[in-house]
Amino acid sequence: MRIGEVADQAGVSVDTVRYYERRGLLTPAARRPSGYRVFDATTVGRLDLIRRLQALGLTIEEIRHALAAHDGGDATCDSERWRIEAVRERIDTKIFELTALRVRIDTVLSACTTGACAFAESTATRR
Amino acid sequence: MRIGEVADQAGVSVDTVRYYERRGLLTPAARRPSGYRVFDATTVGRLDLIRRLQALGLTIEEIRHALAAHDGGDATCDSERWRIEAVRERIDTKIFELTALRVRIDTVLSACTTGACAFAESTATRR
DNA sequence: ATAAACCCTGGAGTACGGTCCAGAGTCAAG
DNA sequence: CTTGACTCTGGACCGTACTCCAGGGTTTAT
Repeated sequence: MRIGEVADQAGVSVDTVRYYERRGLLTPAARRPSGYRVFDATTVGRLDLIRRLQALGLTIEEIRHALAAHDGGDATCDSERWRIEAVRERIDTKIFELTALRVRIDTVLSACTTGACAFAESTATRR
Repeated sequence: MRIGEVADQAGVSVDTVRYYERRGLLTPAARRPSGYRVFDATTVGRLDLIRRLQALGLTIEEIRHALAAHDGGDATCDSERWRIEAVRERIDTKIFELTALRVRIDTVLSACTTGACAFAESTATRR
């Protein structure tokens, strides 16, 4: 299989496949004498796995580590679980921050409604 | 006042002040013959306002528009309210997405606990 | 044999909000 | 007058995950 075929089957662009290889998510593909990359069908599955992990919020680097552990052979659910949990923590933090921000926004908006516009006020008091 | 003093009082870096000027958040400062920028005390308040708007989630561009309206003189709470509401929509969307992601993560983690690890499974079925 | 479709590399560009740098000039105090 | 602290400019750089490009070479079908 050539790169275009693999990319099509996995639903990603050829540029992305090359990018993943560069980033170490795919082991460097074999080459024809011409320099063309040669892939086997398992690569499609691997690309699919990468996309799933990405959809769970893992960064490229995290995926690289996870796949390395997986390729090492001694990866189990339990041994890898923490990676996902780390992502969950990150998401939770983000949600927390955004929720706090939302509250601040609502506060400003209702201050605005009751006549004490924070925007006007802050500029007025400063000028 | 020179740029360092303004920056100190507002709690930002001199680079940031210059950056804001470049981005149109501050009107170009007056200059001494030597080229040094000269600021008056109102700039500190303006920098502070910029930071507040930023803390509410407005981008530099949005702040620029808001300040331009404000400088135009015909900005009221009601006329500017929509800017903050637009930010709120953006935040809500983000929170929504992250919450959905969180659910997916939890699903994966509990599948893992019940023995049907999505990670192992997806790789197993593909190889 | 030839044309269309494919592939290669290295590097630049995207958005965001700054930060940092070199190399030069300026200012205030002692 | 010198020294140290300050300022100027233009441009490169950070992280993230790609995307796109030029200027080549290769493969495949007809």
